[in-house]
Amino acid sequence: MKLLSLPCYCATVRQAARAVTVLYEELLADSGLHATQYTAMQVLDSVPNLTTTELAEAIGIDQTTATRTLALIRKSGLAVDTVGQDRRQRRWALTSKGQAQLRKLRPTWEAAQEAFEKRLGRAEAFALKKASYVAASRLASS
Amino acid sequence: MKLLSLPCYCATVRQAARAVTVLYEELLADSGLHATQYTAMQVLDSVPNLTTTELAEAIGIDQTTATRTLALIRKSGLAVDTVGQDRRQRRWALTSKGQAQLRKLRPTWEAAQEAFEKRLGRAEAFALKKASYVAASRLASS
DNA sequence: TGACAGTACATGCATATGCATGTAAGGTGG
DNA sequence: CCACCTTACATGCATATGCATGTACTGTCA
Repeated sequence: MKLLSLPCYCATVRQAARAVTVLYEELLADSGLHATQYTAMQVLDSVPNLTTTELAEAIGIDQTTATRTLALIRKSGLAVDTVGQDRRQRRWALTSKGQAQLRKLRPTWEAAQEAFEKRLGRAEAFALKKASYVAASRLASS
Repeated sequence: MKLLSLPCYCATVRQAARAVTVLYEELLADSGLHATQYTAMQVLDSVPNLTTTELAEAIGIDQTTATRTLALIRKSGLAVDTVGQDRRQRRWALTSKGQAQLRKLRPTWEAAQEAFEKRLGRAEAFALKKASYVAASRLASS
């Protein structure tokens, strides 16, 4: 049975997310990182010292999901959290090991990006990314 | 912190999938069904007597995920499986309770579809759905 | 300063997801 | 008919996901 084209927006976007995730995780497999973890690390690298909640909002996941994802990254020694002035907050930063890991995986990630573009065509790939971001943004403000 | 626009195709499509799922599950909450379960039921309704693996392929999920999702639907009395001629196969069908549930939820689902279109605009919404399906299809053939 | 509302993170629970693997059944070549 | 390979589904494991809720800390107002 082939993949069905479904009328439901939710079901269809989820189909795409699963398929894209499988592609990226195939390539990330050796690193031991999952897609979500890699994403969190990319964000921590470009915007250091985020709190748990800020990271969650940046990525668009629940705060409780962020807590657990960050805990896994910390357990692997790739990031650390420090208690902020407001002692309820945890501010996150990559460790040097985490930064090294990210540098090392950069070509892998780029290969995944290119593989994706190759399958879809660059324009179509970019259109999907843009539409996805717009959708996520608009829906986030509910 | 606002939702970030990320360069990663994977991260961005996942952002969208999470956001869309939250919208749909808000509306489905009373029914006790999750988005994936509702999707499976829609597919079983339109294409009866699928096997577990066929349903998985139709939706674009792993066979093992389908097994568990179908088990939940069965536990709720909304679908039943019968052993096929090939006794390894399970063929699935909605129960009358499942059909009734689906009919009852139809307006809810339509409201979710319309809410999504209202946030994005119909053209943008449709473009996202189409691009998502194309992506999922192209990637599935890996 | 002390009660209270609000905020930030953590945890219990249930489902979603996929991989590796196990088990049962079908198919095939000898 | 049997050994072997393949196929269909199930299960163990780990992470992803979000909701409800708990805990600790902050800020405010009387």
